[in-house]
Amino acid sequence: MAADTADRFVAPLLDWFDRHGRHDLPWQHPRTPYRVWLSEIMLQQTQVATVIPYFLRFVESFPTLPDLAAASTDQVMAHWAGLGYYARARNLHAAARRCVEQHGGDLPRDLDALLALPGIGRSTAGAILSQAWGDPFPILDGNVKRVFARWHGIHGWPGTPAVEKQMWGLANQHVRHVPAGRLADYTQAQMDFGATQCTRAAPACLTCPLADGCVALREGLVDALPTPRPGKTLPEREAIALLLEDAGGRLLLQRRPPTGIWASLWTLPQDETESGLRTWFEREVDGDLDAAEALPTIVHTFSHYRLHLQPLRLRKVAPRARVGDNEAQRWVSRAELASLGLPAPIRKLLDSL
DNA sequence: AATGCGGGGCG
DNA sequence: CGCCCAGCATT
Repeated sequence: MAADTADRFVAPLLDWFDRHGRHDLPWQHPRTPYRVWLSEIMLQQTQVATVIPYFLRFVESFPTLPDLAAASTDQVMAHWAGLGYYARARNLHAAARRCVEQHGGDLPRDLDALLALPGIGRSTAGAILSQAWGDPFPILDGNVKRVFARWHGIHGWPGTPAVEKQMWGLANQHVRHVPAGRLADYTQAQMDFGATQCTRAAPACLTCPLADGCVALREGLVDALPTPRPGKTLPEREAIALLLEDAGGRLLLQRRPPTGIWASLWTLPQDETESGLRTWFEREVDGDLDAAEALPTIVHTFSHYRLHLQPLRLRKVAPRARVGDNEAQRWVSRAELASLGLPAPIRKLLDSL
């Protein structure tokens, strides 16, 4: 990366931090390795405002790392109760005891030694090294990933190994351009910037100090980046719908139950299997189902599954007497369709006829 | 109701 | 490696 590219990121970010960053967080005064570590573990999956009172109670009861190591599991868990992700507290306690046994009662100032402690990964280790000692190690948390995706115009979900690897490379490039003595501020600046300026839903691009050089802003992709997590592969379901028309061109619609999919909407007679649909058809309708015309399959995605709906069209059906209008079923003219609540894909299908 | 979130642990 | 998980806040 060219030096000017990095400067256009690091320098304005540090300048922004001096004016708008958070300088009065409890773990910044004093900014000891133990307090930085504790805050970073608490800040995993948890926002600053939630963490602060827990942090204060924690350091009140366990002012130093050996104090924490000497505490009982029950004491530690009691101080964590309400924060969630209780494995964090278990790892914290175990790591504290190991630091007493192996590192003289304090956190090691060494990347690999930190990574060997339970609950500390690469990003948390970088946060500790940079904030506690001013060592030039980057972080890569959710905030940084979001800012990188936008500023560098990186496509692809940041959770994929390829994107994450690319972002660690960028993080390492940027951190080399941070002036000595400003590593702690740089780390805090990135977290503050992502949390208050380059937010997920409503980034303040109009006042952004990094607008110059932001690829997403230039290309109109701020809302599209970072690429969202790919939807878990949805279960696929199939169903057959019957599009029945009488001699007058009216359509047979059924009302859905008040709960579940398409609750209380009007839809075509539908079943998961052809045999099930045939059973209903032969009981209710006078006609030849095998004469039905297969229309193009409709693919509709719900929140929890994808439906492949095969419409079968059968015209000039003569309904048996019992297939008349009632609360759950009625023959509907084209003119009436507009006034009924229909699922979007069904309405689209009917409008296309 | 869905989404995001660092790291651990699994197969 | 890819995948799932944990608990809460936010949207």
